[in-house]
Amino acid sequence: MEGSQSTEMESDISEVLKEESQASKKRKVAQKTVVTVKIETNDGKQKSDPSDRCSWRKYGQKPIKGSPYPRGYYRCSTSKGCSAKKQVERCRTDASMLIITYTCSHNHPGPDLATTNLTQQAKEHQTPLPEDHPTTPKEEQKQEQQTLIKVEGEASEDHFHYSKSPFNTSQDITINQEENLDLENTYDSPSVLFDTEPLSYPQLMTFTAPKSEENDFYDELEELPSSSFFSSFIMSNFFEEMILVHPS
DNA sequence: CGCATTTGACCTGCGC
DNA sequence: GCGCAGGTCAAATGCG
Repeated sequence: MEGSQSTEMESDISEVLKEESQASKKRKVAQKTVVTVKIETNDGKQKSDPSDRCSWRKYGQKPIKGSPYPRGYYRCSTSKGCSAKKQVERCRTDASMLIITYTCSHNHPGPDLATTNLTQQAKEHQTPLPEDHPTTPKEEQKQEQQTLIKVEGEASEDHFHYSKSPFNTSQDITINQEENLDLENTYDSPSVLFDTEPLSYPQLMTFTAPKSEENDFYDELEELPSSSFFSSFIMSNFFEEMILVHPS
């Protein structure tokens, strides 16, 4: 099934890349949103943000030069034609930090995050979501994990300094958006967006949670799921910072 | 039975 | 032009 899918996907990507490549031909030109999340050691109850109903399917993993941890490649499986992708890797300097890079945007209408989020949240709090770790039960032991993305820096000024400033000096959480956010098809879910966030992480936040991932990168690296802003508010266990980094 | 994950190979792009 | 690294695809395997 992937055969035909690939074709479609390629087309999709091609288009996206094409547009993005206009600026440069580099393959990494596609609009990328980098989010750095801190991995907290949880009881192991929740691994990924349930709020994120977007499912991510892992399609590859590669060791990155210069980094002791491999990078995992995920593609949005919510919709067949969705070209949204994300790369998850651990920070080489801080193993407790996860660097998630989102590429492309979803082309499918996102579920009502606002509605679903709330609903799901309620459920999640009470029961472990099925999507939590749907796949690899073996990894349930992985305790470290979960991180929520906090959207509003002001919300927790206590611990974080969200700086709207572009460059992040902090290693906590960083959102790096490359290219001008020309998200062609980003989710239009303003409701989920944070009011403070003007533009930027629209897509990113919309889909930040991989649902199924627990495979640890090899033996020490575990993937991190993602997070949703909504949940983050609720779960204050984790902290996260998002800084908009200007591409320059 | 179907879907997701895992792993190796292949392809593309970039730097030297 | 060659080599290296990153990124993606495709087949196999495992689990639900």
